[in-house]
Amino acid sequence: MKPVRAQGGVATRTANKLKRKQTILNTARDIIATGGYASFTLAELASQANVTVPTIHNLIGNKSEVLTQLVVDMVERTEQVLSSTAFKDPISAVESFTDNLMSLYHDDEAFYKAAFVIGEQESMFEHGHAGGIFKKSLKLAYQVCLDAKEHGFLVGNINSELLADRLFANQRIARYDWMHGYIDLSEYRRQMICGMLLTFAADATEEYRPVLIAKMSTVFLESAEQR
Amino acid sequence: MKPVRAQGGVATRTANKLKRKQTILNTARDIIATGGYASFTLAELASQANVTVPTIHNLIGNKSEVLTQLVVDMVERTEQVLSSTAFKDPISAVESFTDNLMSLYHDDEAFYKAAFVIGEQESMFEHGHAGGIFKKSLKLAYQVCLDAKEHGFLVGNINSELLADRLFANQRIARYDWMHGYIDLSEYRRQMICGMLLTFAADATEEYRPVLIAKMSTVFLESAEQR
DNA sequence: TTGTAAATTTTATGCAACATAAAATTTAAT
DNA sequence: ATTAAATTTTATGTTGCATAAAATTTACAA
Repeated sequence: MKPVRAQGGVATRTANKLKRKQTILNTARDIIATGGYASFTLAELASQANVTVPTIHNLIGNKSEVLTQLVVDMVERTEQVLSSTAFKDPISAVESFTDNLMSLYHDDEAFYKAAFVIGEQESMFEHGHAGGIFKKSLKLAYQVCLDAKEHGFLVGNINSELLADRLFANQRIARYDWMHGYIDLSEYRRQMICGMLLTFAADATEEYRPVLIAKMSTVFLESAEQR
Repeated sequence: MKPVRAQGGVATRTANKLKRKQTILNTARDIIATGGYASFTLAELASQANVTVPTIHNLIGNKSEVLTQLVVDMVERTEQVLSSTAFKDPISAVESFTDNLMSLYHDDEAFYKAAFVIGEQESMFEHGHAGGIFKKSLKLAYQVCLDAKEHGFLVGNINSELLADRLFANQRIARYDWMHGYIDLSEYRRQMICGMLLTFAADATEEYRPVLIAKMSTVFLESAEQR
């Protein structure tokens, strides 16, 4: 009977494997950012990453799994932006939230756009999914509503859950138009701000509503100018 | 020199061609409604329509053109709903508009859902497109805003174009969630109504806002019950 | 009726993209 | 240097879209 051989270089191999995997994913990201989602094929990825197609299957998985990895990366970065918001008043909450998002997407716009399209196509944004970005965003919106009521900006005639739903919806539709190429990043910003401020306006106090509307009009007219 | 032959049966052929074309498109519709968009391949379509793939190419065109035809049909039907709205007050305008849409989609829900996804994928909803359904819808929303102001439901502090934009956006995001399978038709209805009423509420008169909010709450609570 | 030119459908084939089994090669520890 | 395991590649299969060229059908006219 042969003596049991000590475990052969497993740790080292695993580390290397991870590095190669990351290289392939970075290449994938580049391809999408440069040539768009349509130009992304496994053959192209293999070629640019200096491997063959079966290697990609071995290290990461099928095409869908490669894409999923990219979207997961993107969602993680977006979630960090979500969590870094401190409340003062609705207007500055909306503005700082928006600007954080914009500066993130600005760095690599083509990739982020594509990643959202892919995520949608791969059904990664299911509303029901408890740990999903959807639920988290909605919860955050709800908290902002409570804060706004607490600080006396809202009267509270409208159910906070309903308000949070609408806040979130108005944010999403702007992103939707951006990711499908209907509007650019600056228009995305304006529509998102207007949509959210208008939502607050529906339940604002008599004194605060004009402030919201004034701000909204300013942002809206900025966009009219550009056209 | 041969005598010029009279035109051979062109009219008859053209008529038959159109009929066969329609048969294929109906079959396509059935396939999508039954098995979903993913199950739609040219081979499957050819098989179910009792022709071969090249016949489809000859009569209609490539896959993209087949899909485009389906979406055009769908958009035409949707546009008829859009145009059949008479204004009395914001609440009934929103309700009748919504219910018209719902009854249309209810008949063949799976198909309509898929058609919207396809239209999006085939970039058929470009915002810029002048004759497009997008511009038409926005114009309609704008008209409703003017009517509402004229009838004294709105005070007019918010720019009507901005309001129309938001009205339309709130309608679209609900449709978006429905067509991607996140919500069902009745939830679509509720979100659409709530979103549009809340938009009106932001610019409503002191007397009318509570009416809007009350209606909104009723609709919103209906949805909470069901969950 | 029957012949005929045009229209239409089908057969046969190519191409691109994803996927994987099995062979060849590389790797890291001994 | 050896070796067993891990990894990569070669070779091949499958599916779906597309089209050229051959075979068939069609509607009219004589």
